[in-house]
Amino acid sequence: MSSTAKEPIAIVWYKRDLRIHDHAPLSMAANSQYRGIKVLPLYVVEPDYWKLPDSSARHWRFISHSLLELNQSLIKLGQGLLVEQGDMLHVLEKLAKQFNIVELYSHQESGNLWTYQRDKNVTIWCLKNKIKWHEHEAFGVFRRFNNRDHWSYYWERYMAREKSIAPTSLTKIESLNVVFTLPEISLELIENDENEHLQKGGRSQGLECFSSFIFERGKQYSYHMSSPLTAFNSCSRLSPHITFGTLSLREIVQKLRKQVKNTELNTTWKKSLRSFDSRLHWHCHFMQKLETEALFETHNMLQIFNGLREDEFNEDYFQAWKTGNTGYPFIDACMRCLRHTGWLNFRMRAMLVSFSSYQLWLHWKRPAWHLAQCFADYEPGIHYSQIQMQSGTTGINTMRIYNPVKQSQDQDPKGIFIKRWVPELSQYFGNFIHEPWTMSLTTQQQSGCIIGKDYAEPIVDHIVALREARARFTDFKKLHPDFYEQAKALNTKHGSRRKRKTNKVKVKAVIKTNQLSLF
DNA sequence: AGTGCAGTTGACTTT
DNA sequence: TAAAGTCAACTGCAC
Repeated sequence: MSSTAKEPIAIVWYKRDLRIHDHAPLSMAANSQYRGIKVLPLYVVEPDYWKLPDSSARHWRFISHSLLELNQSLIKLGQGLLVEQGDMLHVLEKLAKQFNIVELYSHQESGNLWTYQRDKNVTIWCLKNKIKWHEHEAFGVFRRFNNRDHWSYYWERYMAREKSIAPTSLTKIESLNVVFTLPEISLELIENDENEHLQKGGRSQGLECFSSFIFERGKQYSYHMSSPLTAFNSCSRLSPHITFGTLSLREIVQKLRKQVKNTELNTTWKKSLRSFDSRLHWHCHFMQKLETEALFETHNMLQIFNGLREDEFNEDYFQAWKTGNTGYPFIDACMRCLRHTGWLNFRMRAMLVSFSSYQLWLHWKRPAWHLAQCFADYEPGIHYSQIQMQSGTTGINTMRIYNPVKQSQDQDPKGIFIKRWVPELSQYFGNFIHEPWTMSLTTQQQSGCIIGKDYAEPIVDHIVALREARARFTDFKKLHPDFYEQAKALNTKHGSRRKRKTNKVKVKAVIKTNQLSLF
């Protein structure tokens, strides 16, 4: 370093908000330029983060695409993105040697326990070094928010606020030689993570995805979201863009509502777009739980359930479930599809978790890691809240247990989806697609797939396994009479305030045939 | 036309 | 964003 005073800078720390539009930290930091403080946009690849059991190559793949585009946008403004590799504190220390870091700007991150702890360390570091860290709200999720009452009001207020305007220019930091390169990191690979079905990152992809959804693909959203045959096209597919912030949730909500108001839309469209709107609330509703209680990542929401499944983890069941070899065609098709594409519709995600938690009686922690790695749109807040809900450890909702055969018959009656992902069964017909083990051995031979040899035999009898799981829950609650009290307390703190449908008494004018007519 | 009966439908409850 | 069970009303049909 030269002997002259260090150049003052404001760092914009990019996390899961890879855009310049509606990016409050960037906009605020840009204002510092009037005070002679230059803006340094920074992304840090933290090796320890990428070693976590919920990190995977497909997350990094999406981020990489997004970083490339983000860098292009920033270069146009005048100062490209600095990508550093190492622990955040080391990177800050290093930068502090070269620059006078005056301020640090970022979004609030409702991440996993690792990022939570990392942020605590950064807070301490900033205090020690007298650097002001400005953290901006990233979603309709609020810090130090302990009372769920009026949550919707704050959510609406956040979404209605004006979007942050991207700065028109950033002054180049001449002393910094940024050569944009993305580091090679060794990552957990689910399978071929370069296939064309995995969604690409980047804001341009996000915008295109959004437009095609609200103007073309989304018309049948309400009717198509349940079946994996139709969901891939009719669902928004915005989830990874929301997770990694190539689009802001606020811009999505605002644009969506503008379109809902479009008077030329027919009722099908309106219904679908409104239904999508309500799901954006749920997105934040679930994230808020983990923001309020970070330990939901590792601990049962309802402490009373500690010990229910922990000691009985069946490794063979887990491997079969994880790889799509349970012998239940629809379950296996969903898992294999997810491994390949990084996405599944909500109902099928719930079914996979329901199956592992009830029929296979697996504690949710390791299945949660596996799914986190598979989901290209992994969002910790939604993930752990949903996993626990589908595992029955929240006590807030009653058990929602899916029947893998019924779902198969309902959502994929002809077995088109199954045959695509479980090609072993391509010659199976009729109901045998849903329950292949019921086919006679002769017909199995004729169909070129023998159950137990070419395709797995069901690892459990789902009817029997479910009966046992139910009984164990019942017994467990009997052993813990304070269950209802605890569930109620948890619900007060974290439950939705959405009013339950009131039971309206339907007054029917019933005229029985044997009654005398008054006329 | 009215009656008895089996099977279906839908609302509601339980797990 | 479940599924199975229960109960009563309803429907279609034979006589």
